[in-house]
Amino acid sequence: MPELPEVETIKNELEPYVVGRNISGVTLFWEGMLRQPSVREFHSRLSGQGITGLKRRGKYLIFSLSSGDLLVIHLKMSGSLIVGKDSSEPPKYTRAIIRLDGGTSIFFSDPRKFGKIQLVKDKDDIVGKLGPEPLEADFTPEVLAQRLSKRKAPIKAILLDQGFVAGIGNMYADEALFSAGIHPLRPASSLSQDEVARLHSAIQQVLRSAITNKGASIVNYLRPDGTPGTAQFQFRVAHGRAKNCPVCGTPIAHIPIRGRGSYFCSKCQPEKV
DNA sequence: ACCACAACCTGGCCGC
DNA sequence: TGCGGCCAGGTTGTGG
Repeated sequence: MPELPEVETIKNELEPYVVGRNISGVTLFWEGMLRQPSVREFHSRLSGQGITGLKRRGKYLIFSLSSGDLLVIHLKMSGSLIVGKDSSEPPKYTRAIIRLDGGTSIFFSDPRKFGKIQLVKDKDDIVGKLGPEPLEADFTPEVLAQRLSKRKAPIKAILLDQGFVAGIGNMYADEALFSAGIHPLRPASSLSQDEVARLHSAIQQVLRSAITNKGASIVNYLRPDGTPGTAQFQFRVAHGRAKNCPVCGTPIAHIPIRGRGSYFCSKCQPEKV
């Protein structure tokens, strides 16, 4: 599932293929993926536009166009953007094709059809409500502590809240909490100063390591060249990777939090402090 | 302001 | 072997 490290990898690896190119046309095989504007307007505003930049914010990919429009893509759980030749066979579950001049196409493959594509004038319409970027300088332990102090929900639920901090999803929330030795059900405001410091460090370490490994290919995620990332081999608890805790051997617990499967070690991540 | 949960989807897995 | 049922999960929308 594409989270921050996966989307960052896609941004980095897609950039050389798209920036400086012109969009010759877009085909939508599943119109439900288009959030705004209308299909008709989408085609007319995209056709012939130059791509002047590619950025990531949270889990969103933002293509800047020469018209000033922004093409925003969210891959949700199962989306991939694969680079190929116009003439090549589209990957399975291709829902859209962005054709570029020079014979290159970007194939948007998405078995679950959750992915979304939209065209806007102002990026803040979409990413304006996102929390801080966890790898940027303004995300300090002090900022994290201050924001956590106002929240009573389980820390796992807070980490998944994109308005609290952008880009963390189910896998990296579990990994960061395990790394920091914090139980996922702990009320956010109950974390000690030391625990907040450990959590801050764990979030950054887990995300940076995953970016170094080009993202985690658990289900569906592939890099733009079609190859998998290797970050999943670094996981210790996420996605039920281990039956037993890699540190103490205790069976890994699996409970739903906010409807999301959560893996943790009840001994290394004690609920009562 | 904060919190909780259903809805959106379909491939893959489990049990019979 | 085949089939039905259920799970996964990011974001939006709704309601408390």
